[in-house]
Amino acid sequence: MKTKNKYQDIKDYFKKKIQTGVYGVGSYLPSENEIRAQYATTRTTVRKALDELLKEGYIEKEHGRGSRVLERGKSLGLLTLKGFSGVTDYEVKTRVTQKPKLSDWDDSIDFKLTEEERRANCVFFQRVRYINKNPIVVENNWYSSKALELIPAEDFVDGSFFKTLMQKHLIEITGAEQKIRAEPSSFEIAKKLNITPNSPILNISVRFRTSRAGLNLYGNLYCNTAEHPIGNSYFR
Amino acid sequence: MKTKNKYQDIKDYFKKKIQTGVYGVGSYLPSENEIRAQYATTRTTVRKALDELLKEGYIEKEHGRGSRVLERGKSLGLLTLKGFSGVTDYEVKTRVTQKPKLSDWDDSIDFKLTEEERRANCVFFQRVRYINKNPIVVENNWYSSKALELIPAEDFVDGSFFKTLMQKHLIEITGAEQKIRAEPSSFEIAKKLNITPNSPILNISVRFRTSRAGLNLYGNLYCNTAEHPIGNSYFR
DNA sequence: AAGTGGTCTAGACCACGCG
DNA sequence: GCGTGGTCTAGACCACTTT
Repeated sequence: MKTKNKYQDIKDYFKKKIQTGVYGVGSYLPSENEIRAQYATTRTTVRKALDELLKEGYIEKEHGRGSRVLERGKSLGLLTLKGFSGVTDYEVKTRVTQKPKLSDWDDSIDFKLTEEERRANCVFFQRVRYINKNPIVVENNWYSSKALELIPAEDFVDGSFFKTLMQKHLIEITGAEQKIRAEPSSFEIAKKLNITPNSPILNISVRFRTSRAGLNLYGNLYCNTAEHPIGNSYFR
Repeated sequence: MKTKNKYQDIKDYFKKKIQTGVYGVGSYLPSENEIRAQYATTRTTVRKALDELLKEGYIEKEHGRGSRVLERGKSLGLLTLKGFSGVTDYEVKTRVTQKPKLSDWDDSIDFKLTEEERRANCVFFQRVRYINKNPIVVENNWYSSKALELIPAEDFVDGSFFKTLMQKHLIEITGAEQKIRAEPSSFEIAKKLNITPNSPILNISVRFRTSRAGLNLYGNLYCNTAEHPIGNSYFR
């Protein structure tokens, strides 16, 4: 294969095994010494590989125990990724209100599409997130039908689109841009969120870039923050 | 000193030199070999130290050239830190509308204060940020008067409170939590932002944790996002 | 050609977790 | 006591940038 850098090979090998679930969340990778033996190298090189997995949030290291696989291979500090999974005190549910279907691009996407995307159709789907049985977020998603097949809602891993991409298609999120604004809620959104039209609502537009060439994921979230502000935190 | 880990010593040494401007933005650190000689150690250890400075955003490395000091010692993916500095297309100005003064804690802070903070007074100040001469953000800030002296507005480095903390007091931001919501604008804020009361406004509450024991910085931002959404991006 | 960072080897000793 | 990860040494060779 590539075999350019030994540490890259080791890193890629374990990253893939983690993404595909061969090493599940909470399980331990082989010890540094075992990996060293398998790859006929030194611990320095093995550690370089593991350091990168650590930095990227795939594993954590426990002195005296080993390297444990972490939840979610990714921890971009993004509202859209971290937002509601952190709210563990509440009962959070997701309902797919529009199953993935072929569609035209929507004007509400406020990023500039690429040439290829504009020439293609897109796949659209909509989900509503509930906290304690109250609808809190309406989330619209789009992606180019040329870059990725239509994935039926039934195939979502644990109901998560991102997990599906990672585990079944080995596609990673490599970056994202988002725009946030406060705006009056439209009729349509107000109805879905059980609020009065024109009351203030938080709108997040996001574009995820992925490891698959030509594939961007576009999202538009409408959040009722009256009861539940969007929270996130950052540490180093 | 501590001298527990050699790589920590090296890292701390250069971090401090960067923070205090001894190594200015754009300048180069000594080569790995020079550092190795000065500290009577090996390149492996020197590289470990530099790797951490790299990871924390203090330097970038250029193969064949050296390690260059980067802008902003920190790059938490925080709206409040990155938000408006990124908007380079526009003319951005900051006006201090309330110079730092001793005050009581305000109810609009929606984080739970520590015992020590509650027992002390606080320092309060307010700034308004303009884009193209239009007021866009009102920013309130508080911190415990017991944890840090009152810093007069005239002493702000480049008008920035954070730069002042870092360069003059060697205080680092070690983490932050924020809560974001959309809400109707109050009379008071609407007046300062030249908008009609009750129109939707973006509110960001933030608590910064710092390297100084007992010192947290609290912020409350009110943003008119009608023309300028808050944007940020994340890459790996 | 000389200097810089990037990768790698082959060891060593220490600190932590667990049985 | 044993296996784990954490730190460190003393080299080597390669790739890149500059002079």
